Amino acid sequence: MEYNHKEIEQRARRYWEENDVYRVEIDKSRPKYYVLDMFPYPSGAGLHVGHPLGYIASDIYARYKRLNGFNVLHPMGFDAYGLPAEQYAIQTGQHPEITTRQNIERYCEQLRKIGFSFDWSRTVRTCDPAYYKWTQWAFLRMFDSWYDRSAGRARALSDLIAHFGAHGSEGIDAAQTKQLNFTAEQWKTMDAAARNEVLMNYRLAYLANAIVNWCPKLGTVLANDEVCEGLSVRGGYPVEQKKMWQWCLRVSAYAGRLLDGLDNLQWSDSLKETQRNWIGRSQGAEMRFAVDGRSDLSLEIFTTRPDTIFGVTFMVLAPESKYVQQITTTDRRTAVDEYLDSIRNRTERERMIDRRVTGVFTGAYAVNPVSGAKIPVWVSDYVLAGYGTGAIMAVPAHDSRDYAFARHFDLPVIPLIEGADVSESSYDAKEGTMINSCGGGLDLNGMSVADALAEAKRFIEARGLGKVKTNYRLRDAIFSRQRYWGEPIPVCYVDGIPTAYDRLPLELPEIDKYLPTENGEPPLGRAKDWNTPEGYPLELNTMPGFAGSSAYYLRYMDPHNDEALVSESADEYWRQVDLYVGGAEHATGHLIYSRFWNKFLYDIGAVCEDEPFRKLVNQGMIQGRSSFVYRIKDTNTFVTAEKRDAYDTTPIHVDVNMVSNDILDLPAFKTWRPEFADAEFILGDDGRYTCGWAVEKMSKSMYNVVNPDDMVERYGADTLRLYEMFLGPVEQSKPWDTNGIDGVFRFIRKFWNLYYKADELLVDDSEPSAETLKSLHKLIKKVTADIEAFSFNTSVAAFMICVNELAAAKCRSRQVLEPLAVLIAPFAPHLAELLWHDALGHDYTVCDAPWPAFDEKYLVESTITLPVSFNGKTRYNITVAADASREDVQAAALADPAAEKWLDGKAVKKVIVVPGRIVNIVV
RNA sequence: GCCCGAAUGGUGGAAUGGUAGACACGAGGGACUUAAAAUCCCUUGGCCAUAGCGGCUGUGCGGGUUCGAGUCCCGCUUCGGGCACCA
Repeated sequence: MEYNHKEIEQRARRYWEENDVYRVEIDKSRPKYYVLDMFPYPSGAGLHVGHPLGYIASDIYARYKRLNGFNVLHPMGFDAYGLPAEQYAIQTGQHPEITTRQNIERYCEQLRKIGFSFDWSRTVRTCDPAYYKWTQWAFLRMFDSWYDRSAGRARALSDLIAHFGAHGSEGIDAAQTKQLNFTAEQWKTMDAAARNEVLMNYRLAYLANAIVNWCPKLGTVLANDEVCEGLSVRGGYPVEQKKMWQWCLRVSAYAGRLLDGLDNLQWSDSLKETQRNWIGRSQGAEMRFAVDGRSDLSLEIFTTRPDTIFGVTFMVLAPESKYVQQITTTDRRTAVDEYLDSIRNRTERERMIDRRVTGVFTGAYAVNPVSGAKIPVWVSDYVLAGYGTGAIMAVPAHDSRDYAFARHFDLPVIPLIEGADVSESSYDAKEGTMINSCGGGLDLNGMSVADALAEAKRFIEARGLGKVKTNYRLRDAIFSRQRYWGEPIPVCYVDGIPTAYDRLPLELPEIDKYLPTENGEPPLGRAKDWNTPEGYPLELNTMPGFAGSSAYYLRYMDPHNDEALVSESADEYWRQVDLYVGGAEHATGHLIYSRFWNKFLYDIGAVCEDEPFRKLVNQGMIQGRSSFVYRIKDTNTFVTAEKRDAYDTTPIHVDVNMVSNDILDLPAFKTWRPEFADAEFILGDDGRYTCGWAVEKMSKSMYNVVNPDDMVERYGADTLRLYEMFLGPVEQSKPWDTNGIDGVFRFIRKFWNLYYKADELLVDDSEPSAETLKSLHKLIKKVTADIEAFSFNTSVAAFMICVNELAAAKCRSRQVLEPLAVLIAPFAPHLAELLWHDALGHDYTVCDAPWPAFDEKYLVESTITLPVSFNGKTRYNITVAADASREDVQAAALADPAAEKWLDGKAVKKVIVVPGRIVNIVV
């Protein structure tokens, strides 16, 4: 029969589904391998051809591993909570559950057609109560935990409470919101409210009055990674800083481990680097500066450059710093208040765009703890309240920000490094020899910066002026959202005290509308009887989008377990994700939160691996390739791209589905829109209308969306899969261009036609020739190496070459087809499955076949051809015996008739023979 | 500003320091066909030569290392990505 992709693929699919081929269970007799894709958010638009790129790559890898004897876990699910479904619900009143379910069905249908080897019995959706029960459970465990920094792990809150009862806060080194000091006696006399306040300071999930990113347009707060340049990532609405009571996760407690853990992961360097930047470790010192004339007060600062202590010419406080009110002198009060007001009225976005130097003198002076110099204390918004201590020592000579401030307010600049020119700008480099750095018992003069840094730290600690400290930029994650479509936070308020509500799942209630209430309460404020059975009010905020996606990979291991997130046996078998495929845009969101979440679960003994994703591959984005027609201004005439320069034209997007190889389908265009019905055209010399094109984001408004269903309909899933891989390296972003798909389609048909003719099967039992075996084994070698290296585009090319060779040799040997079918099974599973059954007569799935063994002996040649170059430039080839010695090769190269011409009477200086590579003759 | 990454034909892209441009698209030419589709064959980086053999040049720019550099090193340019008053 002719290659009929619809029939072939349907038959293969039916076979897989009827035989449950992709179901996977724990099997201790086989090694496991866990291949995971980042699960999609099911949007209303459905999948476009960009989405399956990563899924196809991971599916190839999963199938390859399975063919190599691994027990492969390869699941798929849906990240179902999120803003678009809720926005849609607000507009239409339709329950987000319904639209979400519809979207998921559509996604499933689309995915089903592409032939993935997912075990659908393990699917999860984050909005199922049976699933989010475990999201809520993890939250409560965080609520009941604190981070013991001396032990380097999370511990149960009960340990901490016991310690407080016995020793107070003495001897506790915890990750905390602020340093607390109290005795056991004080603890014992505290009432429930006071104790709650103390414990909130330590809990890993805690309620705090924090400065948050508030987005009025979305009506919710956002995490740092959901904000970019002062605008919400979703929607692009302005975000303001606001102080609000919010649930937070103490992610910062894990900053050090999150950073160090990166070293052992097989992730791309760029992604690791992005996470390192985001976590932002800086090592330095915290120091106290006394306030002149105020024995009751000292200012604590953080600096990474304690070596520049002699260059401090002023100090700066963040506007929000509590010190500001305490030290401002009476005569400066009005000026300071005015400044604070002006700052308060600027939004975050205005501050970012307009980076003027602003600030005000407080009237107070601080004392340099080493040199004893008196220095003025200023307030400026270039110092951030949320980092370090919210106060800095300013060293204008060696910090560009301090320098700008000093120049603007005419404050002194003292250079500390020999030869540093600070007349125009600061000298920020950590190189050079120290000068002007002696006093108070410390002498850094003559030292290198690195030595001075070490010496200054030693001195500061020895004299008790401060202590060495590591700070991280990573902030705690705000965990409250003022939205409906998310997991309820399982907390109730008993006499105003937040208390765990542990009858899980706490199901999302029905409400009449999805907007916040009139009095500003989140939408859950509309739910009737949103109380515990005892009548205590439940939390009205819901969890953020990243909550449900932080541990979903664990749930796939044991998706129907109602007793635990994952059973110990399932966790011990599947352990962690071996290969994770997804977009790099999750670098500072999901991939940080998941790692944090997993490390916490590891600390409490719920999982046995510290890191969730061992190897990670970032697939590139598929961009759209938009097509344009050119309308001549004020007419209804369209001019072809190559002639448009002669006219004054307006480019108009046209649907790429009406364009083939940049040639516009004119009848389709005329019926596309009423206004184009009587369009006229100026065609090219070939009588066709050629469209222009540009690479843009794939989106409906650009009319450049290519739907995988259409591709499957026209070419079949196998062709789509091969073509997506053929397009280029998986990691690389590239525009989708349907133009090349015909080549892959041709290849598939050629492959098919080699073994089928009309209704006849052409497979025979002939002995394959040495040539075809060579061709086959070259392919085995290449494809195996390529899949291991996650490089699929060159594999597809290798298949094309091999099949061309087989077709030319008319080789239809079973001995060749059998390994060939297995080799191509990861790429074109439908085709492979049918060949396996029909042409080869097997009664089991190709998925259970063994990966073909590569044998070097088929590639061994008796003679080899070597290029001979003169001074590196190749001139001619020689053929020698494969086992010829260097001397023989050299002799053969010089004996060749062509040698004379290139030697041209010159003497041979040197001959380099690289066995199997090249002969280079230097003359 | 800081930190990554990239740059190769008309296009997508191949090349463990060893014959640059595999494979595919597109284009041009040809075969088959009443015709179309499908299929097959040839050419296809540039320049020169061409009856035929062939020659020169060429991987963003400038240097360097090497017998030999798209690949390694130094200095630029451009484009993408991340972080960004983080002291």
